Parts: sequence; C-alpha cells; structure tokens
Amino acid sequence: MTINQLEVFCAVAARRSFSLAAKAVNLSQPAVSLQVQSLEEHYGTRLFDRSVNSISLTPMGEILYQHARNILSIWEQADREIRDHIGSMEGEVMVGASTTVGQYVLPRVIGNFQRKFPLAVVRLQVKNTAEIIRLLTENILDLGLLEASVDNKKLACDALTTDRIVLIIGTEHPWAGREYVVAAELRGEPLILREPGSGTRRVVERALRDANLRMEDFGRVMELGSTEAIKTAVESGLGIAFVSQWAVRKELQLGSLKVIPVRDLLIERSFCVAYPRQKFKSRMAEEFVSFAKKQV
Amino acid sequence: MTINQLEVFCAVAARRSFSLAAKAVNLSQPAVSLQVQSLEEHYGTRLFDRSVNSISLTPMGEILYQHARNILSIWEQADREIRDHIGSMEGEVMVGASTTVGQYVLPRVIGNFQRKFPLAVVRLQVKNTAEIIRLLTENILDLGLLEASVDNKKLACDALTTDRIVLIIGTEHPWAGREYVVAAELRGEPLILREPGSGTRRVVERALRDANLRMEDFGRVMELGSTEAIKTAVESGLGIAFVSQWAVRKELQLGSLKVIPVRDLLIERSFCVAYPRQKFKSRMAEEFVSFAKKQV
DNA sequence: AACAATTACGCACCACGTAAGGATA
DNA sequence: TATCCTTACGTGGTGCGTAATTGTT
Repeated sequence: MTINQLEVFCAVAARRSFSLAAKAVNLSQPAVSLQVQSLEEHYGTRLFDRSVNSISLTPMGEILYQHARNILSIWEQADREIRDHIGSMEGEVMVGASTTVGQYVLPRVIGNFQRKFPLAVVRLQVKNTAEIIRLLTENILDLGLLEASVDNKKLACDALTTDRIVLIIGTEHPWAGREYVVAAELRGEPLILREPGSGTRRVVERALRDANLRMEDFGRVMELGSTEAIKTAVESGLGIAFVSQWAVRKELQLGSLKVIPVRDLLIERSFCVAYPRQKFKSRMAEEFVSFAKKQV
Repeated sequence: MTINQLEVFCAVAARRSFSLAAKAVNLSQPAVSLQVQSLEEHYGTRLFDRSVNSISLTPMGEILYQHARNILSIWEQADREIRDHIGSMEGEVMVGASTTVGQYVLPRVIGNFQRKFPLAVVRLQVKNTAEIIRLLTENILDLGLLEASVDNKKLACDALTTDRIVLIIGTEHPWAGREYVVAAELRGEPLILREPGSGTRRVVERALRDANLRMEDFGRVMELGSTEAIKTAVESGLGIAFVSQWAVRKELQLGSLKVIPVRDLLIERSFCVAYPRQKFKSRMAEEFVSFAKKQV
C-alpha cells in the first residue's frame, strides 16, 4: 500500500468527490477510482458509499480516514524533520579539482550543494591532477574532481559525466560556415595546445595520434597555459584548438567562437570523483560525493 | 512510497542487518537493499552508515525510524479496527438461489461469509429461477444467485463463475474406460433429464439441439425432479445424464460416478448474482454481493 | 576463502492516461 | 443531455528473484 494511495483516499474523503480529488492530486479521475478500489480490495469492503449525487464514507472509510490523516501528517513531519536536519548539518569538505572541472563544472555543483547544506564549508583547491591525487592519498583532501579516472588502490573513483573535447575556431575562420570537417583537413592548420601535463592536452594528443595526425602535421603549434588564454587566442584568429565543451558554453552563446565537429574524431573522457576508499573523514564529505554524482 | 518500504526499513534498522531483515520480511537481500536505496533516494541522503561489520542509522535514519514505527503502528491499528468493525457488523440478508446453486455452491459461500461477518443473518430461499426473479423485483429478496443471467431492467446481474455441464455415467457403463466420446455416440443411450422448467434442463436441451441431437435420438428418456435423484439413477445404471460439475464433486471423489468429456459438446453457463439496481436495502446485502463475487 | 551488500538483468505486475461505457438527474 | 463514476486497454515504470560482482575480514 502506498502513502500516495492514502493521500488520494483522503483527498476523496475530504471533498466527497472523485473528480474534485483527481484535480486536487493531479491525477485522472479513473486513476483516483482505481487507487480507492485498490484500498477497498485490500480491506475487503467498501470505503465509500457511491450514491450518485454525493459520495460518503462508510463506517470503515471513516475509521481509515482518521488513521490515514494521522499517517500522512506523521509522514510529512518526518519529511520536514529530515530536511531540517539536512539543512542544519555542519561540516567542512576539502575538495580538490583539476583545472577544467574546477573552473567550469565545480562552481555550479558547489552552489547547489551550499543551497542544500547552507552550513557546510566547502574548501576548494584547484591543482593539476597529479597534485590532487597526492593530496587525496595523504588524506588532506576529502575528495577530488578530476578530468580522467585514476587507478590507485587507495582511491575509489566514480564517473560523474562524460566530457566531450570539441574543436573550436574563430568566427573569421574559413571553416566558419561548414557543418563539419574531417580529421585529414586539420593538416597544416595552426594548432593551439595546453601545456604538457594538462589532462586535456594528454587526451587530445592521444586522439590525434589515433587519427594518424602528428604535431608536425600542423602549422604553427602554440602552447598556452590556460584554457581562457586559448579561447582568446582562437577568437583572435591565431589558430584552432581543442577544449572541453564545458569551457566554451558562454562563448558559443555569445557567438565569439564556433564549434566544428570533426566527423571522424570523437574525443570523450569522463569527469570523475575520487575519494579515499576508507571511511570518509566527515559525513559532509560523503554527502558531497553522493550529491556530486547526482548532478549528472 | 510504500508502507511496505517502511516495514523493510524498520526491519533493517531493528536488526542492523540487511540480510537478517530480508529473512524477517521474506524478501531477497537485494530487494531489501533496493527498498532502502529507494528511501534514501527519496530523501536525498543516506539513512544507514554501511560500515562492513555492522550498519547503523544515520541521524536522518534515526528520525525516519521513529516516525516510521509510528506510521506502521497506526497502519496496523487501522487494519485491526476496520476488521473489528467488519466483524461486528450486524444485518440481515435475504438470499434467493436456484436449485443447483443453492444446493452445491451457496452453502460454501454462506459459510465463508458467516466467518467474515459472524453477526450477519443470512436467510436463504431455494426456489426456481422465475420465482427468485419475482421475489427480487418485489424487493422481498436482497439478491439472488442464479444459474443463468437474467435480462430484467430492474435487476443488475453479474457473472460469478462459469459452470460446466458434464456428462455422467455409471461405473459399469461400457464407456467407463473411455477418455472421451463424441456427440454422435450419444444416440440410443438412455438419457435422464431434469423436469421441464429447470435451468439445467434448458441449457442441456439447447446444447443437444445445437449438436443435432433430438430427444427421439435417445433410448429411454427419463425425467427426475432433482439432481440427487438423477445421480442415484445414473449410479444404478439407469442411463446417462448431464449435470453441473458442482453437483458431482463428492461422487467423483468417491468414484461412484464417472465424467466422460463429450469432445464436440461443451456446455457452459454462468452462475450469476442478481440484485435490484437501486440501492441495497442493507449494507450487509451489499457486502454479500461483493463477497460472493470474490469467491470466484 | 567466506560473508555481506550491491549491481545487472529479465520478467511480471501495476499505475497511469485516454477512450469508451453505464447510470442518474 | 450533462455529469460523475467505472471499465477497458496500451504503455511505461517499478518490484522482484537469480546471478554475477564488489569489498572486507
């Protein structure tokens, strides 16, 4: 038996009408009928007297109505208390994040998290992946959000969402009108890359190698230390670049950059949350992990 | 959310073990896990701390546990009270039944009904179908159980169960070893029938006519005024007869009669409950009707 | 290894909405 | 005819058990 069924039953009992109750609980009239019937079947007796013009509770219905209202109020009370308790939870979470995640994804997650846990203190460190992992194994961080899964016996690692690395070009670029390009066309184009050691660079290099493209195949190859710098460079027409789709949401809205699909080059990776396999240092850290996982 | 889920949750909370709880509530361990997970998802937080060796309630789990136990006890209380009320209902039901139903089906139904409503007074009149219908239209009876559906504007009529009319023969009959016979073989056999006006006789005659068999095709055609007399006659080898399957349950168990399927002759009819379309005279009458319908 | 819990998967059932079907004024 | 409730039916979602997997002692 469902709490919902009790709600529907009470709605009918309170209004003495199936159709009004249906509107009140946002169900179709037949659905309400069936819910009540199912209750009646459960008790093996009618709960409502269906006279045509107005229905009324049978004695058994009256009994159930009293108790059902009690149950519903307790249920709502439990709901309130649990949410109150959640809202009043205090605690500190030490979160580490690698660059792209920390810059473009985490702020939103932390914002929503603070809304759910107003008293939580989230301390964020944006470092490169290796550094984050070190801090995690030393138990200085509670959890880390990374651009690739880690393989470390001491750390658990769950996928959060898949990130796509897209090719961006300036609006003046000859490809600006194209629907897509193929990998071979990239030869000779001036390519802008992140510095070595960047997670994004590693996955881009690997994908290009898989597509039989080498660094020497490109025109000028330029290295910049931040994604923001790369975007600016591409906007200025200095070349093309591969960046996370998360990094260019604003620019796409503004129209200052264009994304061109490379038909035979799909670069994807998983954003992951990593945390010590052992028990969490604080419940808040645990909440943060499960919360992050639900943020898709 | 289901009451059942709360029960499962409480079972886990009380035993601090998923596997023990699973046994206690007769569910598989994974099912219990899923129930709890669904609750945890509903509240967006963990309700149990899963340390390996013993699980414990989180503060939120504690809150829910308190309330859930309340809800369950109210739920059980409602159940008890409703059943008590049902058990204490008084009232009189005037039931009419035609012969076969009244003799072989109704006693069991009334027995079960009395168990559910110990204070109910059921008055039974066994009459022929036409008489029952008359008493119903005159509002002398609350409801009638008949061997065929009635078509009467003042009466509602619901099918209860389908009755099969079977061919019975004595144990000494040459067909006694046969698995089945075909309709044509019936020619020349001495047939024993109920008196004209019997519901059973009408449906048998019609079925035989549909199978191109006429009364003249049989050997001696004998008429007896009761099913009991017919069975005795068949047991004595005086002939074959068609009777309701309900009428020969005991004889089949005893082995004093045999049922031979007639392969190309399936005689079926519906046992029906008929009652005035208007409101029931008493709630007990209403209960009897819905009760009878559930007795399959 | 052994035990406890979770995830995966296939099946069956159930709840819902739409549409059609009474019953009553 | 109009209103209200019930029945019929197709679909999507959910609960279940079995089996495989993970994680811990």
